[in-house]
Amino acid sequence: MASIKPSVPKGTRDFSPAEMAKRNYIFDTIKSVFRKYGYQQIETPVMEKLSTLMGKYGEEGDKLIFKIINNGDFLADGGINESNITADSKRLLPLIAEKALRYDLTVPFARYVVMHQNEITFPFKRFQVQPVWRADRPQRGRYREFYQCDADVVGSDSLLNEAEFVMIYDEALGKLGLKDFTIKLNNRKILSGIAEIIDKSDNIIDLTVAIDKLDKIGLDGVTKELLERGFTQADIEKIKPVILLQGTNETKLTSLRDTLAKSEIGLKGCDEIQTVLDYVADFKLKTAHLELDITLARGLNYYTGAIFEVKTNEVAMGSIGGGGRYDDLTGVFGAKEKLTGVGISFGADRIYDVLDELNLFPAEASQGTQVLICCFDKEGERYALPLLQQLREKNVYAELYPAGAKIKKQMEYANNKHIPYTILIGSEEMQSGLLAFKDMASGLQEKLSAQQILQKLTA
RNA sequence: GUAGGCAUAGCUCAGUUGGUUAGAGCACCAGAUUGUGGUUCUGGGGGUCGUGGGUUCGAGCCCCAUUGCUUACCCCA
Repeated sequence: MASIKPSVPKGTRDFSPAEMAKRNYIFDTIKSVFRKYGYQQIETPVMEKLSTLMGKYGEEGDKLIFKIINNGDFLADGGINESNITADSKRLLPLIAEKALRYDLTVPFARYVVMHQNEITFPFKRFQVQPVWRADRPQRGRYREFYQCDADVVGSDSLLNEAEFVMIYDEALGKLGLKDFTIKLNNRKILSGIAEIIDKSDNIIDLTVAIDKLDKIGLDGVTKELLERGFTQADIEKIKPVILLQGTNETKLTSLRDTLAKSEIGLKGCDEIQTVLDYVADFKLKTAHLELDITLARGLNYYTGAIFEVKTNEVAMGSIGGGGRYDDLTGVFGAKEKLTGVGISFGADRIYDVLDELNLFPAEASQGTQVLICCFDKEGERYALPLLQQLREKNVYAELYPAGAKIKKQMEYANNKHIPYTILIGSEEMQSGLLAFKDMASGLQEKLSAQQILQKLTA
């Protein structure tokens, strides 16, 4: 067989030990906050039925789902013939692929909730830390395989949940060392209200996609895009004050209520935002800036209430988290009663890139073996075993380099692995019972008994 | 899907208007040092210059194609 150049698929990566230590630091930090707020972990399969995922993420999203081709002779088993193979790929797809890699954690969770609704106690608070896959073009901060850390609560329409998610973002990102980040808050009902006052409720997606781009293409760009999407100049004049809102969250809300006075749903959105802001004010944020941003739309078409997005202000990076409330997501899976849900997601890989760029990983994040026992021969190896076990019983991360290698080699190993201490066991040491204990950083070496070494390493 | 950039040692990269045998740093291996890493010194291995064509007396360098990576847009964590 011809040898092939080893490589991984585009947009995927290997994680070496040093990277895994840092990644786990992020996962552990986020998980611990989730648990603290009462969320319990679940996992779902990496693949879902294609039918579970299709149609939940909009037209663009459907294209970005990784499909898994059927096993076996999919051409014959799918009943593919001349006529349907030349038909459009949309019809062909379900015949040759019935599974797909999950695109996010929210839709599989909705599927999970409906399947397990009889065994779940509501409100159900779950978190999930697993990879998701998107067939996107990779670029800075964008991968085809990446981890999401999701927390959702299903079966509670209280806006306290929204407020707690703001607090979770604040606590987790603050713990990770971020100093300056903004949690953007919006409400889909406000967007609906805006569409309503210009009588374009059917075009809400076009409307939100366009105004979402405000900070990128400016008012002129948005105007141009809206005109292209069938809005009139009069429409744009009506909603312009809303798009160009400025000032504190309070002034924005006042002005919004004014503009949306004729829209019942719009005012409801304002009330909801107000309630969340009030809750958060009682909690008191530690680090985060909380900002009402009505240009925040997000592409997902299942949000119905609150919408979140988190951005760091310290480095240029897309959003590092997002979420929102979805009232009818479980509906398409045939939930008996409508189950409302709200949730957030942390983009772990982007957070990693941010922390790495800002040098925010603490040294403890990559701690491994504390002490390596080096020996010269089989005899030393046997002599070392009881000490090795005692060290481990005291929870000291310890390893023994198997006998047979030169001491030089063993020391190099300790050095490369950044092991701070080594213990040398030779004939002299075995005779006296005093072992050579070396501090690798300083190079200092002293003769200590096994007991003294144990004490030193557990101090 | 649209547009740009890049591709030379394991890694990061030099390589002059096209001109002998393609270099450096790091990493790796060995020795200086038969009981000691990191630091220092000496030596060594390692390359189809992404791939395929073309121009030329001659191509790492110029032209075309192709593949891969990457950045931005769309969209998104």
